[in-house]
Amino acid sequence: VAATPLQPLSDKEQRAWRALARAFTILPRTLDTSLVGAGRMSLAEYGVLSNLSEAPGWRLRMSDLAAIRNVTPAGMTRLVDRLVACGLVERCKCVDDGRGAFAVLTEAGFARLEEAYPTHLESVRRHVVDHIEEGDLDTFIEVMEKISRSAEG
Amino acid sequence: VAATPLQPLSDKEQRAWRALARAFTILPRTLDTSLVGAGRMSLAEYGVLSNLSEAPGWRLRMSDLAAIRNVTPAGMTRLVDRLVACGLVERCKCVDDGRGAFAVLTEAGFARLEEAYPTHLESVRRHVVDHIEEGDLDTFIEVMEKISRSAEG
DNA sequence: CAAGATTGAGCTCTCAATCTTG
DNA sequence: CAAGATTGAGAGCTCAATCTTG
Repeated sequence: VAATPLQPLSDKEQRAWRALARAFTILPRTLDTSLVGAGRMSLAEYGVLSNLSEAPGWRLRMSDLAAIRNVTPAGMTRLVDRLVACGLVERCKCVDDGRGAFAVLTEAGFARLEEAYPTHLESVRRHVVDHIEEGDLDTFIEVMEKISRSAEG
Repeated sequence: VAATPLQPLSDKEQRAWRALARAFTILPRTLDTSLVGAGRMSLAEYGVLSNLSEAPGWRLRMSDLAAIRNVTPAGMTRLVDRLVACGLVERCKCVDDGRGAFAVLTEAGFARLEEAYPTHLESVRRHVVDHIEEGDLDTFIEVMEKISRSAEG
């Protein structure tokens, strides 16, 4: 079997790719804006607080946090710097491993998360989830997870 | 009829949203990296060259270009600055309207676009289009276009 | 030396202000 | 004054280099 030559995208494929690219550009900005209004924080900051709130002890290692949120270690250092400056997160040296550091959610951070949550949830529903039919959810999940895995491989 | 109280996301909805968010973070970086390798330009720069190559006279107004690519006018000015510095685009004053300016694709810009095209196409196929079943394309397009329209409304 | 975290330098975007033309 | 484009200032990320600990 010969190698397949590179096929240009069909009309539908083209349209699918462009729609995805457009959503990639616009949606994060829209969600970010609504979050800035609702909770005085960015989408990236909300994500960190959200992951911390779900972690045991409200704490995660910097490196784990960076991996979960798909930013570089340097980027996570700066992000947590800002959250610390706002009093929403505290840094805590790791006892087991002197090289490590934890980011720990504060009460103020949890309160801020709760404050932002309803508006953020409403945004995600209105701009994303509400546009996916119940019956298409499984397919949507499968496609998006495949895309993610493929892109990070 | 009473207002619907805000429902938390179901497990599937949660998973769909997280998969989308993850793809949004990772995919642009992956495509950008492959494009930097293939054509010595960013994904944003490729997009501009691509739109110019499809436009009559290989030219578009700065404001139209900014709208098409969903960046601010200021952002488009900087982006085109870079492309002009590389010789891939030229600026051209608008005759009809002295306030306006065109960005015009150069021969070198078109050549660079052709150079980058195969690798970019391969990336888009491999990381995006290949993960969508033929029969799911219409639904995918519909969902993504709805999300885009909703987010920009 | 390797790993975790941070710091320095630089890039690319944004918002707000400005310049020019209608 | 309104619209199109640019410029100044600043935010937030990246890569590469550094510091500290295992």
